Amino acid sequence: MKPSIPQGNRDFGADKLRQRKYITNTIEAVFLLYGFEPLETPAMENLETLTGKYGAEGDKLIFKILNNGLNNPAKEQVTREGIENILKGKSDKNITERALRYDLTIPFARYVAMNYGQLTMPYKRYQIQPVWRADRPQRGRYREFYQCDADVAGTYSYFSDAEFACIYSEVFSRLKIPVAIKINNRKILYALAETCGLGEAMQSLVIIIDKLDKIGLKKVVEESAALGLSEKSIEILQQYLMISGSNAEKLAAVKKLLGNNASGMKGIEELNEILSLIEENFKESPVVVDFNLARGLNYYTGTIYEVQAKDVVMGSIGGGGRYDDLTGLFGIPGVPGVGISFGLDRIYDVMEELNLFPETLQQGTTILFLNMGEKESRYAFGIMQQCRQLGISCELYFEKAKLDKQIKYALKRKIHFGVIIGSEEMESKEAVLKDLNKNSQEKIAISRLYEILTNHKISREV
RNA sequence: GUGGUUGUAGCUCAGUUGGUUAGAGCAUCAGAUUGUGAUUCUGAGGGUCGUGGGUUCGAGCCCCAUCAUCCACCCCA
Repeated sequence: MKPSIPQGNRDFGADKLRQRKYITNTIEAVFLLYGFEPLETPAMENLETLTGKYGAEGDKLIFKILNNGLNNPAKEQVTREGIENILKGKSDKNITERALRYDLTIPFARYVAMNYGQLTMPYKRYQIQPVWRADRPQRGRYREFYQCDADVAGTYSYFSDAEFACIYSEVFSRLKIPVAIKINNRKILYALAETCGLGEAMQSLVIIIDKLDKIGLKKVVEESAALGLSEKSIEILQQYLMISGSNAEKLAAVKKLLGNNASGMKGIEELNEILSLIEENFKESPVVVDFNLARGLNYYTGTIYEVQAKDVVMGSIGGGGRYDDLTGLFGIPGVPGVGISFGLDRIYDVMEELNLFPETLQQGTTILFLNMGEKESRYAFGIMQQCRQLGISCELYFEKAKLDKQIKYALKRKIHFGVIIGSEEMESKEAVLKDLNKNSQEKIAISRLYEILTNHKISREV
């Protein structure tokens, strides 16, 4: 049998993993800096926990898990009926009742609802785990990918909304990725929908507006007209879509357009408040007001965020927002939440394309002890164990081979030093320490070897 | 889910209107060189041409299906 892995899934070798860990370590460090604590949830959730949370399209993309024991003769009748339901496009508990998680927000909501009594509110957690979507893979889209989420449950404070913008800003500046952090407020979009006479049908308008960048103003107007908007409404929509300028200018313009609407006023007020918090603390704020930012997920109620990498063609590399009824669907009403997500895999792709990974990431083991023969390598093994006691990562070339080959092996493995202890050095209690990066070497006493390597280790840790 | 692209050695790729035994570079291994990363030279191994069918005297090449890849749509991180 020829080995293979399922479509849209990937293995990660050492080089890539070191780069990925660099990204997640950076994100995690910032999450911790802002006072979030870790959480992990299972790869699978009960199917009913997930369905209906991501819209009709989202439901189709949930990876479902087939129940075991479908061939049980005692259950043949219900199984057959279940299959019938599946064929009709319905879900059936007798066939599938579990699914792989689709994002980290809903499992978080589920966790908060299940542990509401025990959690200290506001509860701030971060979570870095893979999620799965049955999408067709393409550029920047995978079937298994990592999200790095931070959310807070149990506070209406705009400090938290503002903090998430700061987290985005901090992380991307540490990673040296140029980004635009877009911010908007759902209440403003709701006001627009209301003013256009749509009210409850807001979701369809939201999806159209979201596509502005891609399909252009003309198409957006066309599609909105198809929703049944009056001419006057379309006029308002066009004015709305064309709002531009600085953040302050945009806010002023939208106030003029939708300031009479109660929801609109509230949204503008929130946005103003959050923005002032951010701008007072960043000289050059990467946060940009974008009223055309919509986001498809329908649980958002206030602030929404999306992060776009500059100079690269790539979908959003992060997104999030406020949802004022986080746990309502799980029986605990009145718990607000805000949160953001980083798309690790897309961030990776962007950094790869812009060549932003530091080269120092690819440093392997510190030392390779070269094999100089049977007696010599036995001796070297002992020295090596001493080094390991000192916390220095090292390995011994197991086989007796030509030095040429051993050195090439070390270079490929990105090992920093080679140590040669042949019969001569054994006699004199010395070693040849070879810096493979610099292509230089010196003969030193074994005791000195420990000293040099310990210093080297400390300098790398700083 | 819809549409398109590509698939030949470990890697990157040639391969003529369908015609003998499918090639190159790099990499690997062995030797020139039994204590040192380069260069050079010599030699070797490695392919059921993604998989399964079909057309044909004959298929890497044409047809169908299937799997994977990349890309666009939908949607999204």
